[in-house]
Amino acid sequence: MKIVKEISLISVGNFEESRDWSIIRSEIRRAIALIVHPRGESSFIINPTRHGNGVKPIKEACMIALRDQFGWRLETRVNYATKSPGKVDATKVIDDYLFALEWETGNISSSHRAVNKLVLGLLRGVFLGAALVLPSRKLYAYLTDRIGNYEELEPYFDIWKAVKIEEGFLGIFVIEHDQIDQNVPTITKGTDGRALV
Amino acid sequence: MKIVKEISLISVGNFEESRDWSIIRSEIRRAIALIVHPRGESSFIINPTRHGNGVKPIKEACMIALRDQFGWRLETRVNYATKSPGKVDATKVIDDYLFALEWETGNISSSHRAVNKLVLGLLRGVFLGAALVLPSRKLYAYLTDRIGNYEELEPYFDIWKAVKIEEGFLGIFVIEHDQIDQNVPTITKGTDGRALV
DNA sequence: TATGGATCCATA
DNA sequence: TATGGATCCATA
Repeated sequence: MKIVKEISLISVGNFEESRDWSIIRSEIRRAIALIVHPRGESSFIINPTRHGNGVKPIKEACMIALRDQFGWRLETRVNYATKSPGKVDATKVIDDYLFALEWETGNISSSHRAVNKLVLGLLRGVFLGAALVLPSRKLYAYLTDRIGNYEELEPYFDIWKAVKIEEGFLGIFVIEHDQIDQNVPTITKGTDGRALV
Repeated sequence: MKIVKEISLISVGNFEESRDWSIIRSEIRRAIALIVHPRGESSFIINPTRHGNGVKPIKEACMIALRDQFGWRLETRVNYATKSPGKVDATKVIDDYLFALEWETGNISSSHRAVNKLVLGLLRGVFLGAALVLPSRKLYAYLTDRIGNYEELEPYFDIWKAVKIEEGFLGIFVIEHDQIDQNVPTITKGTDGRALV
């Protein structure tokens, strides 16, 4: 899988220039690069059937790479001090601070919750940094209908930029298939993510 | 239908004390009060089957009341100057300003988008005020699974309170059934909302 | 029971 | 094609 865009939605303080971010960023990029399809290929080739591919296996492949190769923790329940919204997809501890990652394969509305959650963590100071990974509109066209995608979330960016954060970083990675081929199988629903690593 | 809670999530400026808000608030409250079930009843009686009632007809009933009895406009496409996220459920013009209402019957994640949209409108200055209507957790238990509900959205309130708004108001109305009765029919999916007015 | 998600539908 | 929605699933 390739990254077609990477932006800093929120960057208050020095995290973006830190060595920590340099390492974490590299781990995220490498984990995304490790996602291939079909199994055994060296890149991610998608069957271009409109809304014809399931999304679950794609996420699982990346999560497993973060966990097994880079020591991230998955499905971390985060304590926001007061009433806490649930879990984030993956976290890594760096110098006693928490970095959180959300991989968005839910409905586009779910992407709003994901960003809200990450920003809440920054606001509360429980995360020093956070990242959101989601498909480009081009990839979206071949995945389950209404999946979160960058272009549809972008009109809302000003809200999150306008939140009074004292310190924190929020990066967004936009992913896309490497190639299209009508002869590769579509990604089925419920397939084990390990098959894509 | 009854209102069990009403809060001001954002209130910057004088709108909350204005005569405009007094009128709009009264219209919203009256439109909600007009929702009954079953047809012909004077209150909203729900069949207490867990996640056994569809939500579509409930919203339609309130929207129709706002439009036909109070002159609101439905499904308004809002122009946010730049890239615009789509429509809001209902709007009313007051002294050349727009008031926006979102009735939340989608998934809870959709409630995040709804609030984000309203707050974006306040941030851009296209709304002077806005309101969100959504079920209480008690009512939620009898509606389609994972529908937006107040208690599940509340942990995120601090984000929206932390958005730098220059002026604007955002109120939340929490609605609930008036009575429970195992003998009334469950609300089916796709039923015409007019049947509930 | 609670929470995040995955899927497909309706309509402009 | 684009956007908001409605529904039911999976798992801790």
